Amino acid sequence: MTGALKPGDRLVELKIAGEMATSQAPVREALRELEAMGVVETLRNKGARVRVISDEELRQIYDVRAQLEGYASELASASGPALLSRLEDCVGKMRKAARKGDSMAFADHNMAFHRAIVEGSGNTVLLGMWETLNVKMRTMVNVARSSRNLVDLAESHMPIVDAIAAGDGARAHEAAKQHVLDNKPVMTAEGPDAGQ
Amino acid sequence: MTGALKPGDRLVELKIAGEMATSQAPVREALRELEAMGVVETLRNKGARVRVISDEELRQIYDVRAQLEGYASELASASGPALLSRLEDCVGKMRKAARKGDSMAFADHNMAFHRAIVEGSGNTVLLGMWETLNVKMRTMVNVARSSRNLVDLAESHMPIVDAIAAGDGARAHEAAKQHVLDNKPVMTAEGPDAGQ
DNA sequence: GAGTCAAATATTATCGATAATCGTTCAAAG
DNA sequence: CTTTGAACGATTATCGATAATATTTGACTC
Repeated sequence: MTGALKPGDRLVELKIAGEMATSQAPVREALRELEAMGVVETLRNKGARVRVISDEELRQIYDVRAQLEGYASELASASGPALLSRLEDCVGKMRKAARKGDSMAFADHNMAFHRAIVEGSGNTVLLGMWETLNVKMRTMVNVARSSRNLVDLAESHMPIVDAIAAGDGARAHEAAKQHVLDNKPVMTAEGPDAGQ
Repeated sequence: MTGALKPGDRLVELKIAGEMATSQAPVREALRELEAMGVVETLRNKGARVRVISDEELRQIYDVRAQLEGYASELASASGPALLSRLEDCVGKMRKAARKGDSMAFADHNMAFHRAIVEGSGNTVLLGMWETLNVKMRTMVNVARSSRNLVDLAESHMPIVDAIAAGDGARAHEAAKQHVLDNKPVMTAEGPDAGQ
């Protein structure tokens, strides 16, 4: 699980089974599960390898995530005050982590914030799709921002919180959508602007 | 595949293996694949059963689909004329099937229409999510409309086509979203209005 | 020297059997 | 009569070995 394997690495069933002191069958099961989560991909009779997500696909994921979280925020605006305090708590912890430059903790609280919104939507299908996209993104190494940017990033969540607090679904939708799009990675080959 | 199994039916691996004149392993693989597609669900140590989609989940699927197809239409508005002729072709075939009262053919062309839009978006991630939702819906028996309604239903696609033809992304987004929501099934228990 | 076919190798897919696990039944005690 | 607990039955999970398949290597022909 925590083993450092690079994208594109081949995953040979019997080899892993030997290292794990188990048989081929459980490894197969695990690989099938990872495949369903989108972490690895398997080609028939050719075996599994760690899935490599192209820049283009990553950008597409952000686009879809923006739509999904926009809609989730819209629904969550009709939720109770429990969600709101949870969101404010997340932002508070993000601010603290940002000041300390702890990008790991920041990423955790950031994730918790977004998850809280999607959970708060009350739409379990939506939550399932969001989680699928999330797992795919996790395979990327998209941390390592400067602490200065982290502070700004923490604050950039507030428009969403404000809109949900006001119960303004349309505004929350737009704010969440924009928030995700603002963090969408820029194209590496063509025009690498300072996006976020 | 074409075997008639009702939702909720248990799927015993060795039993199926016996009927198929094969071993347990391939059946397991197949069940795992079906699980990934959302057709069956497996409980640990309890086996697989045909997934039963509740009314509430079906309605949630429609809500998410509305968002996804709205966004797809927005993107597809920037696509070329090839998509447009394909969409018009689908509507034409839908009209024909509607007049003949052929609900099976209608469902096929209807599906082709919506798929064309999502494919035309050029976002493969979006396409993947849409297909997942679609497979889940397929397990439902949501055909059997009167031929009168089919004619109306065919025409209800035109606002989407018009908006895409005009290259108006925002209008296409809204039209597609509304189209899906208009077809969202109503709640069975509370207030079964004439939605459609 | 280049191309093609066959053997060798590496790896997945499948098999038959066994172990582990869960729900259920039945009997005995309170 | 109820409740507890152990044995049973059914089913999944795992094992070790074998078969099937794809890729690579190597020799042989032209």
